Amino acid sequence: MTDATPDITRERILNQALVQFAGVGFEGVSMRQVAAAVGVTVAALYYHFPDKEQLYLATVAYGFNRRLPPLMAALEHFSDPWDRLSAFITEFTAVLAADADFQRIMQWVLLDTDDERTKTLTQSLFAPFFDEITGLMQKLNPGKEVHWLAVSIIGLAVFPFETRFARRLLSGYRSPRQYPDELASHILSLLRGSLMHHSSSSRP
Amino acid sequence: MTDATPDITRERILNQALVQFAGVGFEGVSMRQVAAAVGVTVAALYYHFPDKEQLYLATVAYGFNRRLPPLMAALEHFSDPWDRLSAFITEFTAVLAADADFQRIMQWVLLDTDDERTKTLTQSLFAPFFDEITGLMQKLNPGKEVHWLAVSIIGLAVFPFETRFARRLLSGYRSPRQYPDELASHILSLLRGSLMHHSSSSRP
DNA sequence: GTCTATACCATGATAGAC
DNA sequence: GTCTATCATGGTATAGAC
Repeated sequence: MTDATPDITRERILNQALVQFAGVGFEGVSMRQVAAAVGVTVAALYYHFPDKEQLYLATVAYGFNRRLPPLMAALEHFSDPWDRLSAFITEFTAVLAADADFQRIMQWVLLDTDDERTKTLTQSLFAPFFDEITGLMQKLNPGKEVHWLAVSIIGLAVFPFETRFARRLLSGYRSPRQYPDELASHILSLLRGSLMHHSSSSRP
Repeated sequence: MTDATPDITRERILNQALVQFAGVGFEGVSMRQVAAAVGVTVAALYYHFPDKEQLYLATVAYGFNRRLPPLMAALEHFSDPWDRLSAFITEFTAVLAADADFQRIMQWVLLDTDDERTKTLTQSLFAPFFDEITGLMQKLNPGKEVHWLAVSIIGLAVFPFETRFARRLLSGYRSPRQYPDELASHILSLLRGSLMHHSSSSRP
């Protein structure tokens, strides 16, 4: 691209759209609301995006690409599989705690049953992320049910955030946003007992 | 109630509404669509329910009360805490696998941030369920982070279903609906390593 | 208890001026 | 690149006949 346009408005739109879509989902947000939040008219939105669907897809990609690539990059520093898993849990819970919009937009994507949208978003955004964890499981627990293991580990990190709003009203509530490290330690201690059997790691 | 009216239409409405709300959520469903699915007019819906919000609340309660009480009742047969946990995992995954509407309506409720709705639904439907699991953790692992443990266990069962639609497109996919027992064994073997340390159970 | 008919409003989207 | 103005559609909800 020889174009050096800052596309400042486009970014402002994406920022506001992310907050709104993360909050109430695709159907819950109107183009008027997004426009009002940005401080432009609806027509301006349609200049930057062909329709609501494309705005949504661009918004989800925007929200994911701000968080997932840096997260995966941080794992590169660790070569030992257990250290890598440990770093993943710590970093992932920290990201989920720090960016509620990222956490919630992911939740909306998972509930979506539109084939087209799911295909696009899953393959471009989830796949590399998930494959990394699956590969890690392969090293830690060769030959075992690596798929279920990967799902379990991601779920252990994500589910406490997904249920955060409802759990406020339940007995013994602990906030994963206030105590992300407490959550990370809990998950790691849970996994230690089960994953260390075949591990080649030197961790106690 | 001296009234013996079968309320047959009301039940038919709830059945259809459950399918629709479970599929695309509160905002995604129109009263017109529900009416069409039931085979009545919109006005008939408003005879049985004051507005869309109340129809939704009644629908969620309907979907939950069909599944959760029987599930909890089945646990009564086991007195040993580990046996009880084991039964819970097995039964819960079986219910989630058999009733996709129940599984998905739960997911929608968790994403909802309406204070009024969340308060009502969480306290009446989730609380007894969650307290049972927390109490179980108290017995299995006295003094430990029982809240995080309960969340982890429920998440291990629920998350594979929540991600089912997206995971179809990922490498090594296993369907929790096709293999609920495989999932249950996986979860139990994961937990065995971590929870048996202080257990008073006689299980190997 | 269910219908027809309709009020009223918000939505996604577009045309054309500037 | 952003605006004003407008359109067609579909949303929730109600009144009143049967």
